[in-house]
Amino acid sequence: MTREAAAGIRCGLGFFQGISVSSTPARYNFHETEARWQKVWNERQTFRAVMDRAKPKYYVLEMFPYPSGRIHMGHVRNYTQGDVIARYKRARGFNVLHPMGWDAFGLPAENAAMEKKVHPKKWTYENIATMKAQLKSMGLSLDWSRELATCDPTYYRHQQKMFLDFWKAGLAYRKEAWVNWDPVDNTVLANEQVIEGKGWRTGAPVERRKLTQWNLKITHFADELLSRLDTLERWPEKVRLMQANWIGKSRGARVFWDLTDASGADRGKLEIFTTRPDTLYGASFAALSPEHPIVSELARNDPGLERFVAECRKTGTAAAEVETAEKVGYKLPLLARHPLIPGKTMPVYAANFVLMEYGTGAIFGCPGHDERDHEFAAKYGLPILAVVAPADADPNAFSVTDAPFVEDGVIINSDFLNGLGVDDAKARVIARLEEMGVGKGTTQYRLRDWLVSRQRYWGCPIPAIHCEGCGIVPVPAKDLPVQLPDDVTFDRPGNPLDRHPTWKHVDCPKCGGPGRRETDTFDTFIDSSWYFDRFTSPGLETAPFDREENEYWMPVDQYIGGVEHAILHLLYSRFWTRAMREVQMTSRDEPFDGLFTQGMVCHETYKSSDGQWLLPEEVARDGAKVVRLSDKSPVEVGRSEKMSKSRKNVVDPDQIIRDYGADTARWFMLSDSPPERDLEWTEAGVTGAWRFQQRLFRIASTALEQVPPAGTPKPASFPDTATALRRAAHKAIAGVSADIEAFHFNKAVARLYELANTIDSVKVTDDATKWALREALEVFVRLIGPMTPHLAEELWQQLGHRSLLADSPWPVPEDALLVDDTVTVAVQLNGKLRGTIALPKDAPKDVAEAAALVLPELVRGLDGRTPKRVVVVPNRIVNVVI
RNA sequence: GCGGGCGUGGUGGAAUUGGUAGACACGCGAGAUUUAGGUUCUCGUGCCGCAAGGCGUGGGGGUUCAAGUCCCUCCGCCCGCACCA
Repeated sequence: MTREAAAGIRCGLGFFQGISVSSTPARYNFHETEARWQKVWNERQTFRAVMDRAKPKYYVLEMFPYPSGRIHMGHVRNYTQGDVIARYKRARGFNVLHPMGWDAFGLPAENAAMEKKVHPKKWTYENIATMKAQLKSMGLSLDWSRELATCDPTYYRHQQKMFLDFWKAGLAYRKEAWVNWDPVDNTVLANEQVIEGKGWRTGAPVERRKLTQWNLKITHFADELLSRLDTLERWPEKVRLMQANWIGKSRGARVFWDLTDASGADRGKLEIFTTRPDTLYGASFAALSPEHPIVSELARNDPGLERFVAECRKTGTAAAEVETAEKVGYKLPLLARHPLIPGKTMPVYAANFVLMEYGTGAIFGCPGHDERDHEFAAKYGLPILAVVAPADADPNAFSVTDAPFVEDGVIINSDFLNGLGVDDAKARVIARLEEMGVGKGTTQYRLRDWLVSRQRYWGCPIPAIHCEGCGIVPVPAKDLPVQLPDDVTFDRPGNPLDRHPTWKHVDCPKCGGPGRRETDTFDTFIDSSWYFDRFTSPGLETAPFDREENEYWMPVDQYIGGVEHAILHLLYSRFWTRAMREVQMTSRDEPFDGLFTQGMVCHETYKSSDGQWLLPEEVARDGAKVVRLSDKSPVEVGRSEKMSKSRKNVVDPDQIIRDYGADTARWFMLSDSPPERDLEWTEAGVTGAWRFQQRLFRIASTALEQVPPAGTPKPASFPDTATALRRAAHKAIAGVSADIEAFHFNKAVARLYELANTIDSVKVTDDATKWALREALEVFVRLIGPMTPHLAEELWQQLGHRSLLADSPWPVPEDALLVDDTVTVAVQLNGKLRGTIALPKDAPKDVAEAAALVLPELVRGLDGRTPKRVVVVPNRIVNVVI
């Protein structure tokens, strides 16, 4: 139909003129058109970005995809939004960088290797090829010359080098610690990757293991990562809050307690952390984590304690378990001396509710003013002392019985603190502890260092060598990259690198003796912590990036992706940038200036009568009911949820693009739902978007018959209908521009519908109106350019332009056309609408009042009564009060 | 439990600073053309009422000439964190 369509366009003017009722306008052939423009953009390298200091730069980036096999609707939504911004900024005169790459390391490739007997590398690169073709079919304005894949040694060699630099700078270290072990993926996980006690990928409850692992010192930047959040003004408040909570800064004190055994012999010191040093006089016990070194030591000679510790380890950390788990303790053969009350000692327990990871792994218990301590004290019959009383309570009579008092109040029963408020008491007691040398004020963070070792094959090798004599030795820079071996087997669980016959056996770079390569690989979140920097100089061999290029393009001006990365990827990237700053690779603090988190793409779910999930294409509406296509059996329709393979509520983007075209898919993604909210994918919505594309083509084709050629001089004056059309067009420019800037794509779409309706309904009578019609059409085509670029480019050509729309500037509205000279003013009686009146813009108040008072609807409502008062808001409202 | 968000027609959603609630779209209803390639066009469409009019933004209360918008209170849903001392 290529030839027919072209012919239809050429002779269209004559063909459609004086349309006989029976003629059907040619349909818009999106297949042919979309492919044609994609080819043109590609051949002309339209979207290739080149550093140019004469122009302001704009770096638009969408979170790069994991090459899982095929793109999904979430990608389509994400990349459509980014493309609107990229094309818009380009038209606004910015030098736009809009690159794409692949987050290509990760476990699914190894799982595929095990299940399908295909090498992870082959699987990954085949997926990349498929997905690249899919992305290309969307018509995105990407600079493909900068494409990268994180599994490429030319990428990860720089990552290894940076790691060595960080190591040298003290930002990377090995530590033995209790770690989260995912029993399904057979690897450790970072804290951020444990969601409600379960592995982020597998959903399997994590186990606790004690292992020596690589860590990156993210806590070194804890305070800065927190305080700089305030300056990220173009980030969603929600994400900043989530990061702040994750970092979890609290002010408090570390307090040292002397330990003795029953006979009073010295047994060392116990360090605890508390945010409530003001309640120190209410202490009645101390409790240690079952993983605390003191407990481990005692357990060696105490089988009962050993059993208790083992029992605690079994209890998961999942929310449900934690809530129901009873607080239990094991009394240790120790006593703790109160640091402020001479002669006072208290019992010491190992307790299941004390976490080794937070603070010092030890607490003092104050049952009067802490829920958990209260529960524990009640169970073990420990004293409950009241040391804070409500401001209005009698300090001599106040006591705590059934429930702890956790609110603000006045300190009682606490020696020199009595009568103080909680905050004052904290300051005073910290000062006293410091004077006495038994404690100090500190800041505690919830954030823990980033554990980056993974016991997996398909990841970036950690460039380190174990030597019996020299310990752990860095791989010399000249030997980088440490490449993954290709010849590996996946016939058994575990890390293939570990059992490779030769790979790990190397000489120690220091002593030349026999050494062993580190067989752990990096967490793939490292790969994605700097890829945006690499995009600024993708081919460079000598360094991760060229400093000059990097400083021109970075930071990312607009980053777009899912909110699920609010903590993980976004926090790690902020850390990595600071680590690079620490080793003088950059002077920047923050990688992402603006962040937008898009909502998910959802769809109804369908279940057959036998409980099987069904694909949307397997069901159909039959009147009010939904039935299975194969046998017409009834289908249970579930609520709309995020598209997922497990629930089968997925729609394949490829099929949509094939059936309706990329522009339709893009248009629908932008319509209706605000981009930050979830979008419900519906068949009706897609066909609606499709019909609009067809209608636009028809409107434009019809209008084209009437408009003067491009470049026709602007008439000296316009009749009212033409001015109205011009106003509509110029208001649309201003409105759509503001909407795109503010990420209100759904509103921009609504405005474009309005302009289309206006253009469609205009009656052309004279040359001036014809000129205005061309103007409106040109405006329209340019405004839809970022959203439906193929259709826009096609219509742009039909309007007689030789240049590409993609290279054309954004239209500029005429200020005079943005304001109306008459306004509709609402007339109210006691705040209730009675009618409207038309007034000249900025009419004086008395004119407005006079006009309102003769409005028949108002007169009827007044019913002869005299107004008490008339409120006039110019250009808006006249409210008559009786 | 802590932190945050949201609640508007049959549906998705509009509504700068308090100033005509429901833009735009879907759906639905009526009509017209064509009758089939996923048609197109016109009109209507918050609720009650024949109408005048009344009632309407989760419920209740308040401030104001005027409240979806501000304040108080209650209810519901969603997200994040969670035995963090």
